[in-house]
Amino acid sequence: MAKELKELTSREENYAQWYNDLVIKADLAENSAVRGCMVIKPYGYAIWEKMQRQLDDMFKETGHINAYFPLFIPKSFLSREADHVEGFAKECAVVTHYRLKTNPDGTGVVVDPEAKLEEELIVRPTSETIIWSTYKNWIQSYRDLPILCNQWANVVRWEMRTRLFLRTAEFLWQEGHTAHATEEEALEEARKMLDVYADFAEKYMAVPVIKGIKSANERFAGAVETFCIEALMQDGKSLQAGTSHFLGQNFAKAFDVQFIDQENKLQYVWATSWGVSTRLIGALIMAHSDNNGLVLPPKLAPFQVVIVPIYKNDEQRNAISEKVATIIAQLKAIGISVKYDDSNNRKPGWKFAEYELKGVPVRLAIGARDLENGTIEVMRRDTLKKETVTMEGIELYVKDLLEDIQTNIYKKALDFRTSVTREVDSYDEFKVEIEKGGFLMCHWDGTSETEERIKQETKATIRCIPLNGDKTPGKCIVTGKPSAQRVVFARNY
RNA sequence: CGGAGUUUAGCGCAGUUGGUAGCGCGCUACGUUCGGGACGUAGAGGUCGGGCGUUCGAGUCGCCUAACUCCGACCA
Repeated sequence: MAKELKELTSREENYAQWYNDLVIKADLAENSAVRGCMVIKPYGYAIWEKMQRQLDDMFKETGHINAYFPLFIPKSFLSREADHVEGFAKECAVVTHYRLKTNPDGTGVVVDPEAKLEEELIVRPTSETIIWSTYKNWIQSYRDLPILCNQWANVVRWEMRTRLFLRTAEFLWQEGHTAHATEEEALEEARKMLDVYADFAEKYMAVPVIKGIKSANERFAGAVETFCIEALMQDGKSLQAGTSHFLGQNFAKAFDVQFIDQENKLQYVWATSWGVSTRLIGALIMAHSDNNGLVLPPKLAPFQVVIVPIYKNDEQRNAISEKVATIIAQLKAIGISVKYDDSNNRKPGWKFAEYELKGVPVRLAIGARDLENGTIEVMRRDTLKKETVTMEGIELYVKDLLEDIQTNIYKKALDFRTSVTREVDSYDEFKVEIEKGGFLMCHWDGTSETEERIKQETKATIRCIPLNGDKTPGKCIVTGKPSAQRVVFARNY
């Protein structure tokens, strides 16, 4: 068994610190010179690229196309939709000038006061406004609908307190923005994309999620209905992993986007928007990793297999490398990504620890002894179990193993979630149970006041009203008023 | 935006009553090693976060300032 890393804080000791340590030590990201902004390092970005590629394929399969809208949004656009501006105004970066000049005393540069913008520009916190001001020109008739656009972009939300991947001032995401002729179609779109996100989370990230509807308190500013997927982290806190909004006609009305329907009548367009961000990487880390480092699902690992040679001299090293070249070819031929680390400046033991820290799903170790016996040592990252197998057919063995790891870490996460999800029927019990973390399934009277009170008193919020599952009515745990179904309460990120 | 803490070599840290800066890791070279974070020898690497002050003399004392981390409030 691997010994635990000295430098990595253990999860039990301090979960938040464990997460911070892991992000840095696994080389995923680091803090930058700009407060609240992060540098996503190559290994971390490789995970994002894998996510991007998969999601992009899924968007294309569901009929969407990519486009790009500007980073800057005229200030006046943001005030067009009252709820929307309310939601974002406090955290917007504003561009006021367009030019610098050399400081008169020769020390660096200053903002040129002559170069003040007539209308200030907002660095997008999200793109609904710029997009709907554009869609106005794209839409005249029902024949122009639907519009199913997505964009991959960065956005800026000036957060007071930030954490790598989980909450940063600038982050990467995709935002889908669709326009529809009917309410039903837009609602169906919002639901469809929620399903896409849930599929992605469960099948690729191996993170089980609850699909649900946000309460009014948690709803996106400007949306009629916000759908979400909620994931449970190992410390018992919930993390919103993706959202899909049914925007109704709010933005169409704000930007006067109307179309002529088949009866030659003018109607406002129906809208959706949906997004996931680099925050998913935070979810990935917190869902699976352990005290030895990252545990990555094979489907998103930058490389799925690492091969470490064990040799005493150049002669052995060459002999091993020759054999490894064959194995690499066999693995690649069936679509398995592999890294061969034959660097001479680290010993095998060091490499073992390093690749465990980085969460590589499978490690193959091969030494002179293996060459003689026709064997190879295989270790799986999720359980840290080692075994020695014959080299013959190793690629198929690894293929099965990768699938098994993908399934196993999903199951592990699901079992954990099941074990900390429980029904609670009294507020007294709730106050005790919420301290233990996990999802509490409770009846709620449906009012913002009750939710707000629970939040103030326990720091827990309604993560969502689940779409699937038990729909048995009951009584609110706080007020005793009727409740249509249990909702998910948790503390959250 | 409030409370606390930190800032000294690439990283992690020590530095006593104020006397001119050190340890571990890493890095470079050579050698021995290599099946779970190897070892030896020889090196390189510092405007002590920044500014002002006290002093013959400041990493150390005082004031100001900045950044970062954690805890709150706010939020994807």
